[in-house]
Amino acid sequence: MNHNITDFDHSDDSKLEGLRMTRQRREVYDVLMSLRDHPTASEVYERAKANMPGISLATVYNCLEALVDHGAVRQVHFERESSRYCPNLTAHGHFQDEQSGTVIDVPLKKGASLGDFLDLPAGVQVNNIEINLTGKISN
Amino acid sequence: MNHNITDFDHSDDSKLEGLRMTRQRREVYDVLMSLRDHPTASEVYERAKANMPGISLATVYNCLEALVDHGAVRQVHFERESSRYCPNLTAHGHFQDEQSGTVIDVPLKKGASLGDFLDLPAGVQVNNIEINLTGKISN
DNA sequence: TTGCACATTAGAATCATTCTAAATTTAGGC
DNA sequence: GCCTAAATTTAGAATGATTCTAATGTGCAA
Repeated sequence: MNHNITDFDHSDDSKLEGLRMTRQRREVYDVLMSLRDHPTASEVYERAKANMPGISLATVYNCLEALVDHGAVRQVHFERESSRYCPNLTAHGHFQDEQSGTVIDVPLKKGASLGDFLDLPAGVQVNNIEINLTGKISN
Repeated sequence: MNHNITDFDHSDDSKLEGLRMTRQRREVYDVLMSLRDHPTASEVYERAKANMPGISLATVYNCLEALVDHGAVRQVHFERESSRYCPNLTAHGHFQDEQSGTVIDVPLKKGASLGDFLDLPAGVQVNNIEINLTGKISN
């Protein structure tokens, strides 16, 4: 097979089209795609350093911002904790376990739409939605 | 009538029962109840100083935390902006206008419940929900 | 291949919030 | 009403995530 350490499944790079690509942006995006566990910028930085020791925290922030602005990645915010990053672009919310801080995706039910449960005032154009739940996992 | 400057409509203080009351907590709560416009801690501080010039910003933070912990007031978070405070305890979300930053309440439709639109994993106990929309107001 | 607009970088700066420790106040029991 | 313990207030320092700055490096269209 002859794989080496730089091999990576870049199968769904369509989200990156039109974004000027740099080694750092590639690495940051790959970090997010490989675990999909809502890391903070610092956590992305720690992981990215494994493959790219010279990358800086400022660059990780810049790359994450570029990916978010490009629509390839979404930010998740609980309270005023560090921003977390999520490469799942389908409609979904998030749940954070109060004990561990772990964040998981919560899919929207098929066919559900905002207007079904929210009384939106006339004339508002919604560009972004965050649905964030916190609580405990019982068992 | 013999009213004076300290008079205020304390009609719905039931939310404060069981919370140790101080002049500062009273003032902070009254500030939130009188405009109900989702001010930040600094904005609450500015308004509170009108009636209570000596109050400190640290105290405003402490009072807001006490009110939140007591369940008399809720926090609202957009991105990593300053926390905002909302005395509306009914089930509702928030909409922020991208231009002005203004935040308004968005009521949940009567009878709507979480399980209607979210595929919650088994065994999660939800203690808090934030539904935050951002966008533009067209007209 | 080249030019240059855009990216990366280290370190400083920012800013909301929390912490610290001393002075003050609340609420309950007498 | 007065006393006391425990909780609260306060100014200022500390924290920590993020953004800014300005110098250096690089992707990519022509």
